[in-house]
Amino acid sequence: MQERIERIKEQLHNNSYKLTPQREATLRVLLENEQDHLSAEDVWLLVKKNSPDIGLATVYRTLELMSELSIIHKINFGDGVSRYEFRNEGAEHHHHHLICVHCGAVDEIHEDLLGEVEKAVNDKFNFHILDHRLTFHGICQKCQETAKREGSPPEIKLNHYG
Amino acid sequence: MQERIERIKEQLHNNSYKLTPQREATLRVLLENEQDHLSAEDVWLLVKKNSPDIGLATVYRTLELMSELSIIHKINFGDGVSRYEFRNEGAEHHHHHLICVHCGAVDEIHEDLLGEVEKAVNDKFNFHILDHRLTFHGICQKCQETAKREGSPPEIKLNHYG
DNA sequence: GTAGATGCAAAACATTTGCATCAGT
DNA sequence: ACTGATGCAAATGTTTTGCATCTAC
Repeated sequence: MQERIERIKEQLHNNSYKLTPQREATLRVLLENEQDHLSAEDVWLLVKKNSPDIGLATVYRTLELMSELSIIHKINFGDGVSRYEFRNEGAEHHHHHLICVHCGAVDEIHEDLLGEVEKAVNDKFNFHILDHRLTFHGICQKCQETAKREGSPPEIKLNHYG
Repeated sequence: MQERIERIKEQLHNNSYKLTPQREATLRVLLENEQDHLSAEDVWLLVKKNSPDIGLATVYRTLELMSELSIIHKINFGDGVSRYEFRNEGAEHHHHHLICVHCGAVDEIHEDLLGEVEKAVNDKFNFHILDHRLTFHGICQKCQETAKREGSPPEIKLNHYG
């Protein structure tokens, strides 16, 4: 974790940005919640626990900056907010989301499902792919089981997006 | 085109909604611009040409309704706005987007690229897929050619999303 | 000291809602 | 007359911005 911060610090310096305490605190929250898909406000509330004086605007500016430097990923699940997730170094863009339309849970697939598909698109459409976003909407295993057991659709708790 | 409107009219009536002049005008704009990915305001501006008195709220309400009835699709390219596109009847969800990061143009692929992938996800993760969204970000053929010819990155006109 | 970074409040922007009015059956 | 639909303006919620202040080199 510390090494990752160090590496980001270098990356920032290379672009003549500074790793301020606020930026570091924001990055730490992101790193500590790597599994989640936090909104800017989520991040802000978490950062405030250790840095009570940080402003929401700073969090937004930090997230925007990290996003531009491809340190984090800005994603959008179609509810009104942007969400942010750490981007594994080295790992290409092989990382997709499974969103349950019943309970709202978000799972991830860390596999490259699209190698062949990308090749096909590159060749067939002469489109030079840099990145992709793939999201599946459906019913997660848990909700399928609940439905089977209770014979009724399970509890809906949207905006969970854990 | 007229038949499509008729069919939607039935679909609305089946759900005890009415096909009002405003709703019909909105649908016509959507049908006339089936290739585009219009935002709510885009639609509003176009509808106003023939129905100058229509309110933006009505357009929003219509788009929301049509979306719920799966007549149109609400999509999100990550800029701040929702975009809407007609949903081909019969066609499943085999329809993906190629977004050029240089010129902002949006192309579509009307092919089912994910049949195998979906099967794999269904089996491996026990996730019952209902729908998916696949977007490729990259450089379109035109921009590749311009770059090659001029040796410099081509004109950037984001928010085009044609 | 200079340039970038911050916090706050205000602004901007997309979208939704309340409500009085209107239209179609 | 009733019910749903509309237009407008106001409200909402997220994100951005202006600006004075602060911080680090």
